[in-house]
Amino acid sequence: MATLQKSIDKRNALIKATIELVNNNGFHATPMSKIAKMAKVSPATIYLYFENKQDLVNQTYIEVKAAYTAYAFATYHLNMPVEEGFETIWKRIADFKLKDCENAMFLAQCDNTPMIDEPSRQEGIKHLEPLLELWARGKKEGIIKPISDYLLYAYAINPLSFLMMSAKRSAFTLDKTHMEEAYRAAWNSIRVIK
Amino acid sequence: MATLQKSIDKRNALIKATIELVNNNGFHATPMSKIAKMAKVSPATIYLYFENKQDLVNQTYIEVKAAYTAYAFATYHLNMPVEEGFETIWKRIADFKLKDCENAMFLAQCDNTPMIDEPSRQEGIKHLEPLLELWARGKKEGIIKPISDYLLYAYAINPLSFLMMSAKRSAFTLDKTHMEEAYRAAWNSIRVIK
Amino acid sequence: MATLQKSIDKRNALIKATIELVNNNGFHATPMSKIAKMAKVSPATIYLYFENKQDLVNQTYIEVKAAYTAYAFATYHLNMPVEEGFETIWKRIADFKLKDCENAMFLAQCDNTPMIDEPSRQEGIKHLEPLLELWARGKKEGIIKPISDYLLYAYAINPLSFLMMSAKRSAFTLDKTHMEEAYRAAWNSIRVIK
Amino acid sequence: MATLQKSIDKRNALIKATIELVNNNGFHATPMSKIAKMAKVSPATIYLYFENKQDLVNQTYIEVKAAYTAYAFATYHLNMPVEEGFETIWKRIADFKLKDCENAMFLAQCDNTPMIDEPSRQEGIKHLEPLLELWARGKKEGIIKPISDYLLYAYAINPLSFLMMSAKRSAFTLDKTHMEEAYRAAWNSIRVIK
DNA sequence: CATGAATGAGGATTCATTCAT
DNA sequence: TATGAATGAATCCTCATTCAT
Repeated sequence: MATLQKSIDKRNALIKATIELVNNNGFHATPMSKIAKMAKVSPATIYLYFENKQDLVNQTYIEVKAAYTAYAFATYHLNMPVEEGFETIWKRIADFKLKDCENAMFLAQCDNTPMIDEPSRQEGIKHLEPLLELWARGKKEGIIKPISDYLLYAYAINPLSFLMMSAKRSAFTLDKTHMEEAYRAAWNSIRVIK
Repeated sequence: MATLQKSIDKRNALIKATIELVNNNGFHATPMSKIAKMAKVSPATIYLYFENKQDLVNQTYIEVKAAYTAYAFATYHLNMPVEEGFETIWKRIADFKLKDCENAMFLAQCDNTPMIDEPSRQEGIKHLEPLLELWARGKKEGIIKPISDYLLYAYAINPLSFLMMSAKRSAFTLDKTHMEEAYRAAWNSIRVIK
Repeated sequence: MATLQKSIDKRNALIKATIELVNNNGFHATPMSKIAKMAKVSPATIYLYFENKQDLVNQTYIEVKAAYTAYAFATYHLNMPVEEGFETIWKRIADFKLKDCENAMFLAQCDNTPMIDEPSRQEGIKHLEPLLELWARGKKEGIIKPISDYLLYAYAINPLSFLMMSAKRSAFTLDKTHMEEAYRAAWNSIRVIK
Repeated sequence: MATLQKSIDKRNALIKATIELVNNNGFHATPMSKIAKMAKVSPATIYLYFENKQDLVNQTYIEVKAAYTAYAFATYHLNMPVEEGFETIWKRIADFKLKDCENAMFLAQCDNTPMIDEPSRQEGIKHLEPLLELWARGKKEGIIKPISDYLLYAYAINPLSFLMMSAKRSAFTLDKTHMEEAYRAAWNSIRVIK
């Protein structure tokens, strides 16, 4: 028991350190030794939990992505009307990006970099299924525009990443009002306007 | 002069090689030696044109960003009505991302990574001025929503980067129809809807 | 005792694993962890039976060498005539190299490498005494050439190692006929030819 | 000129260092850093001349083997009678093992270890052709026993390696007399005895 | 006795950068 | 200006060995 818990703790510490360091320096500029040090572990210990550096980021990515989608869909129900469903999911995602900024930034960096290998990337995408189904329903009901899911994602969801990065970097702050405005923009970009 | 031209050629070859290699491998996974080899130049020669690796990417970034904005605003005139002006700029940007994919991808990677230093990043942003002015005008005229430029950018422009990356990676293709749909989504997300 | 037997089994398993792995990869390319895994034992357990890696190979060497000489002299009697005695021993040695190939190869590698420490090497040589005595007798009787034992060994015994290694590596096969020819060559190289 | 010579010198220094260190410690116990230090070169410099550690030993092996066989056959002529030819070659080989002890020991260790990869090993064997041809001639003329070349080599040539190693290790000295005796043993083991 | 987890020291290799020419 | 050779400082990873249980 105690020893199993300690193992889990160590793994978590490693993943957390990876996120923080990669966020600040990028994948290749964060040596294993620093990750080890931040996780208060010997460099060699990393290799008890992960095959190599690539595996470490891959697994970190998958884990964070899973947490992200779990959070995103936690309050969503299949029987919600389309618009309510979308708003529910969108606001949870926005919430995640605001509150779990470290993790969100890590995902953003992973998604725009040849840092994660293809299989892990695919693995990460799988969890988005409920959103795609909601959109399919919305299209059938004539509420959502009948366009590619890539387009819907590009306009409805992805801008949040940009806003979060901007908030991190510049003076722009992502407050409640901005969020409401962002939501309107997102919804308007994908709904059918009569 | 022949020798001046040769110098410019070399510099350009280096910048081109940097873009291609960083696109495929990321900043830290592209050694100076490879850049030199691809540019058909000795590693030492790089240091005649650039202070160090960081300086090389910074300058590459600024140069590409300048080319990008020059292209974006080439057909835009200050006396265009707001909507026409936006459409003009938007379509040029879209065009750039489609046709000058290498450069566009490089910018996307730079913008989502701690790879470029802050001063160069600021330098790159400066060139967007005309777009911001257009938006200011649009807001005054009640055509564009009175919200932060960050939000406008996030919904009107940034999705194009996501679409381009998706097109590069997956089976999604960014054809004429998609572009038109994307434009509608972009415009709808920022215009005032009565 | 059941537990004593289990201890002996473990020790033997470790020695066997050492031989097999060192044969295939060499001393320094066989990690303790692999030895442990092959012996179905924890790495830490090795240190209950052996002081360290060097001690493990040393003891393995001595043990195999002892088994080798025991086999070599098993059918030899002190009252045999010199030639018969030599043939008896030689054929047993040849037999060992053919049938107990793994062990024989291990010895060959030890004998040509700075892998075993000097004391253990000396320990291994001790067991050859009966052969040296036979040669002494043969010299006295004018049957064996009056030359250094090193020379006798080099020509009478050592070639078998080379033949075995060749058989392992190349297409050469060490069959009955070859063995008979080898014996003639061995005997002719050390006997007094009138 | 001068710079080419310096390159050659460095390569030679590296090869020499490799031989000496591998002789004393074995392949896996000689770090590249030590080789570099002994050759008075930075570790990174090794990789300008050799692809990796394996390539370094392989090339060292091939080079030494070539020098060895060149020396062995330097005074041999195809029109020599078989026995004279054999004696000529044998004595040159013996001479090499005595005088160029470092190199000879290196070869011995390579030949009894999984240290050299198969292609390089084959490359090394090629140079022995003249000896095999001599033996073929000897067999045809009824002077050399009609047995496998492996057997001939095992008894005529290989014992010299054992003697050399013994001389290096123990109190045994390989003087002129011993050499003469060794030659007699070698010749007797392969010639047809009427 | 036995173990699996943990580790520090060290090894092969790479790379940004410099230097002699 | 241009270069190829050279390098010291890292970096990833392995491994003999130890320790808590």
